[in-house]
This record gives sequence, C-alpha cells and structure tokens, in this order.
Amino acid sequence: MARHLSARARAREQITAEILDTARRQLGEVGAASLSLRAVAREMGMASSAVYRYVESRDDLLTRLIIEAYDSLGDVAESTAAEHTEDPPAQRWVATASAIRRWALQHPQEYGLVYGSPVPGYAAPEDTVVPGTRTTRALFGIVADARSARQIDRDRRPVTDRDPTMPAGITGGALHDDLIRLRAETGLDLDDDVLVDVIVAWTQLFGLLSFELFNQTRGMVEDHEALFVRAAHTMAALIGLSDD
Amino acid sequence: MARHLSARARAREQITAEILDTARRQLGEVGAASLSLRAVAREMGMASSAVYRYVESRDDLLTRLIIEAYDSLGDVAESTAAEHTEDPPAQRWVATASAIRRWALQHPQEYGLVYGSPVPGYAAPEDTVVPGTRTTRALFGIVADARSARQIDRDRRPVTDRDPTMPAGITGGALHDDLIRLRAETGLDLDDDVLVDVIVAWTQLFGLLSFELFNQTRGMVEDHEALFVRAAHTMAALIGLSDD
DNA sequence: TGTACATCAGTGAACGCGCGTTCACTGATGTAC
DNA sequence: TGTACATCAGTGAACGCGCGTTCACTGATGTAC
Repeated sequence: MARHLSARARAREQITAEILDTARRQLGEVGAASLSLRAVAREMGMASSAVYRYVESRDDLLTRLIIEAYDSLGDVAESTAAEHTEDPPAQRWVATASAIRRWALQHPQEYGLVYGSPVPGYAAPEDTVVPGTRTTRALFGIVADARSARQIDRDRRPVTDRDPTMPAGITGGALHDDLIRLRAETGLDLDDDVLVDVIVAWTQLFGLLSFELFNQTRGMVEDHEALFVRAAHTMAALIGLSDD
Repeated sequence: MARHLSARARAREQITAEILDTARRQLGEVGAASLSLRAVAREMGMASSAVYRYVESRDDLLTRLIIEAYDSLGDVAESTAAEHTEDPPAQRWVATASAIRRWALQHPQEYGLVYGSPVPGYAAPEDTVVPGTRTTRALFGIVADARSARQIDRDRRPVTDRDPTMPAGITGGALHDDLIRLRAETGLDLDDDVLVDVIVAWTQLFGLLSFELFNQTRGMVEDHEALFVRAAHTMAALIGLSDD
C-alpha cells in the first residue's frame, strides 16, 4: 500500500509524460520558437490553465524537452559505443555515428531543438549542460579508449603534418590552452593534434547531419546514408583510429 | 530629367532598403520565426499597413532577406576565391573558408537564417535556390580549378583507401548516381572519391561554424579562429589540394 | 507654364486570431484521527 | 469504518498583449495635354 505511488501520483506522472509527448509532437509541426502551451492543452482536451499544474511555464516546458532530447540521444550514443567495445575503434566510431544519425532521422524535431539555431528569447538553463555533453563524450571516449589500447596510428594520416602553410603546431596559442582545459575537464588522454582532429570529425558529423535534416543539400545528394557512412570512415581514418 | 529615377522611385528604393535593413537587424534580437512586419513598421515610425506598399507579405520579406543573405555570403566567397587564383589551392581553400567565417561572425542573424533550422511554416520559394548555391560553388570551384591545373595529389591522403572496412568504392551505388548528377549539374570534373571528400570538407566547415555560432561548443573551445583555420587546412589536405 | 487627371505613399481603424499567465472557484482524492 | 480537513487537479473567465492583413481614406507626386 505504502510502497506503490498513490493513484494521484501515478496520474501526475502519466499526464506530465503526455504533455511532454504532445509538445514533442507539435514541435515537428511548428518549430521550437512557436511551440505553445495553449496548443498542447487544446490537443489534450484540457484547459490551458491546467497545464500549469504540471509545468511551470513555457520555458520550463522547452527546457524539459531539451533535456529529454539530449538524454535520448545520449542513451543511444553511449549504448552503441558500449556494444562495440570489442570492435576495432574505427568500426566503433562508424557504428556510433550511424546510431546518432538514425536517432536524428527518427526524431528530427528534437534534433532541431538541440542542434538547430537557438530559440530566440530562450536561455537554456544550467540543467541542460550535462545532458548536452553526453553524446560528445561518447564519441570522444571512443578515441580515448583507442589511445589507451594503442589503437591509434597517426602515421596513417601524415597529411597535415607535411603541409608547410599549416599553422605550425598548436603549442603556445590560445587553442593549446583550450585543449589543456578540455583534457582536464573530460579526462581524455589525447595529444593536441589528435584532439583537434577529433573535434574536426565531431563537427563534420553534425555538419553533414544538419545539412541532411535541414535540407541544405538541396537535392545535391539523395543517398545520404552511403555518404554519411563514408564520411564517418574518412573521419575515423583522419583521427588515426585503427580498423583491425 | 528622364534619365535619372523620379524622386518617387528613388524614395521607394531607399525605403525598401530601409525596411530590409530594419528587418535584418531585428532578426538578431528575435529570430526568423518571430520576425514581425509590425515591429519593423513600428521601429521605422510608420503605420504597419504602409509596409505593404513595399513588401507583399511577411513571407515575402523573409524570402528577400534570405536571398540577400545568400548573395551577400556568395559575393564574399566568390571574390575571395577570385583574389586567390594565383595561390596554391590549399591556401585558396583556407582563405575562402576564413572569409566565410568572417562573414558569418559579422552577420550571425543572417547566417542563422540560411544555415540554421528551417523557419516553421515557411517554404523557401524557387528564387532562393540559385543564390543558395553560390558559396558552395565557389568552394567546389577551387577544387575543380586545382584539378584542371593538376594540383591535387591524392597520395597525400592515402588514409581511407587503406581502410578495409570502408565500403569499397562508390561505383554502382545510389551515391554514385548522385555524384554523376552533381558533376553534370555543376560541370565539375572530379572523381567520385575527390567529390565525396569535398562534400565532407564542405560539411565540416559549416558544421564547425554552426557549432561556434550557435554556441554548441559550450565553452569547450574559445580560440575558434585557430581551430577553424587548422580544420580548414586539415580538410584541404584531406582533399589533396597542394600547397605549393 | 498651367490645368486635369491618374498614380502612388501613407494613415488609422478594424477583423479575427493566438498567445502566456493569473485567479477565484468546484469537486475529487488523500490523510489523520 | 467513518468523519473532518487538507491537498491537489482541473475549469472557465479574464487581462493585456502582439500578430498579419484588409480597407476606405487623404494628400502628395507625377504625367499628358
């Protein structure tokens, strides 16, 4: 009796979830900027004022959706990376990247919410920061694991080091300091060069994905899947992740 | 007398420009989704109905802003590429990429308008397509020029070809057909492999830029300039653009 | 150069709409004894 | 098990706001003769 939640508490959780579900669905039709509490209430057949029993304000609703989206994607990235710990790191990278893409295609609204242009007039509160880094951490973790297992072969990408016009080394600049901080904060044991390449690969991944989802490729490419997988392989190789 | 425009016509052009300027500025405060004709009129001190003498509707205003933004960035990309025709292609690539970034930092609202998440309920009309491809064409053109001048050295990026798990070759797949179409439409004389790498580099560029502008790096990196330049070099090398 | 008419810019009121949020209220569910 | 009270969910009206768009109108600018 005392162990399970009261009927009220259960109803509360259920209805809160239903509100979030409805809001999430409407996001797709209307975009984050014009997501409306009243519309959610209307679709659920309740008075708009009733929604305030479950959600503090429109911004609070947005925040919850953002956190849910980050966590949902974070779950996918982390679990995919975990399922492929035995694979060669290049494969693990590609598998995780592909899982991220699959999630994005299945949840385009939520992808737009967190990786699209910021919602004007909405400032994401602190609570969103940690969930927001999970996916990034999962990707970077793959590289760190590879490094620990000595599965990074930088000689496979001699490319940039030969470039005489390349800003020579990172040492000394502000970027170097950024990387020191990044290493400290994340506990990643990676050289500056590798770290930069990981950032490059990471931004490539989301750049391509955003172009696909926001329709920026404008009919240039149709077989996005093949392109994406190939790009992920290229980036894994750029980092120097071994594939055997 | 008959040669120059009538006072009326001149006034018309001037006020139209002023409306677009005002709207462009408001974009920064409010975001595309909630850009409002009335607010523009208010700021200009005119009746909201008067704006309809210059602009057909809110969507028309948005369309004009989008075209202007594409053209403004397209100008920058094209002229920068043109100024560097004598440079080694890798440098030309980096210079053009940097110019794109500079423009984006100076016009963050407009960048968001064209490279951010799509405005809900707004369908970009046909007129925006051509201006939308100018920047992309400028970048791809650098690579095509390098190819004509035999300034691409694919051996400098042996990386992915060695990867046994890489989907072997593109030939035969739907992606191959995409690339054929792309070559035909743009007149680019580039092999499948190079073409894909260019797309990878292109999406990396905008991915990194969007992360910087939309604050997605969340304090991970501060010296975005150094990171960006380095990334551009890395991508130029990936494509195989020579630097001497 | 002057007059008559057409064109156009700009006004202000109005229509119908949706929004976030508050508030006093009703009625149901939970809790303490 | 029953009663008295407290808590909470949900309602409906209201406030004040902003929006896009239309319309009949005034007054200025341009054009044809």
